[in-house]
Amino acid sequence: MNVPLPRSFYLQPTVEVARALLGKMVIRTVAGGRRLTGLIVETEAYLTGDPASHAYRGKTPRNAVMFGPAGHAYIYISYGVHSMLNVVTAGENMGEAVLIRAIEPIEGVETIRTNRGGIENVYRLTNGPGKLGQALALTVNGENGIDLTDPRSTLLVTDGQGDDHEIVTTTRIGLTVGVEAMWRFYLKGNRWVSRR
DNA sequence: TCCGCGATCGTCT
DNA sequence: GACGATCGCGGAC
Repeated sequence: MNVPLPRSFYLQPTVEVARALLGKMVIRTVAGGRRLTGLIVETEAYLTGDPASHAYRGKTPRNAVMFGPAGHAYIYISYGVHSMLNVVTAGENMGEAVLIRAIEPIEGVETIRTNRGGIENVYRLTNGPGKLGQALALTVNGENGIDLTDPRSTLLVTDGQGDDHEIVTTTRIGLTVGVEAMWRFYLKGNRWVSRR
């Protein structure tokens, strides 16, 4: 039930990983052993040579995890407040990753709601990268660099609901620099997608 | 529903 | 010293 996706999954081309992650399951274990889970419904790919990528100007203390082995979580702080969840792809020193932008909450919804400050509208709990980081209680100090393929990790990615869904492909969101490539993917019609 | 703006702080210039 | 891979609020329509 809890078998993580193998490291080979993350060694596919990064754009393929971004597409293939849709419909997969994120499993987060928090205090008291409570499970918070959700389906990945929106992703973005960040590739080598992309000016919008944190890895563009080379390896630094912040982005070091991006240059490590595939299948680990790269978490960073955005705008001084939000913790953003990425999965590292490609070979070591490539500096490629996929940003998880939104999930559909499945298990632990009440804990997720508490983490999000008690927001009532279930569709606004995890429909954005900063929101899902807060919902799953992810922090740079705690979860950056964690191995998503290790069953003992408090953050895992496993198989989800299968591949019987339609995928929409668009340009990425929120960038002020960089090429406008079609590197954003989301599940058509899903209510937790951040923007349509 | 949409648009504009301020919050907030680690990171790199 | 400036800048975000964002969010939530307030006001307009």
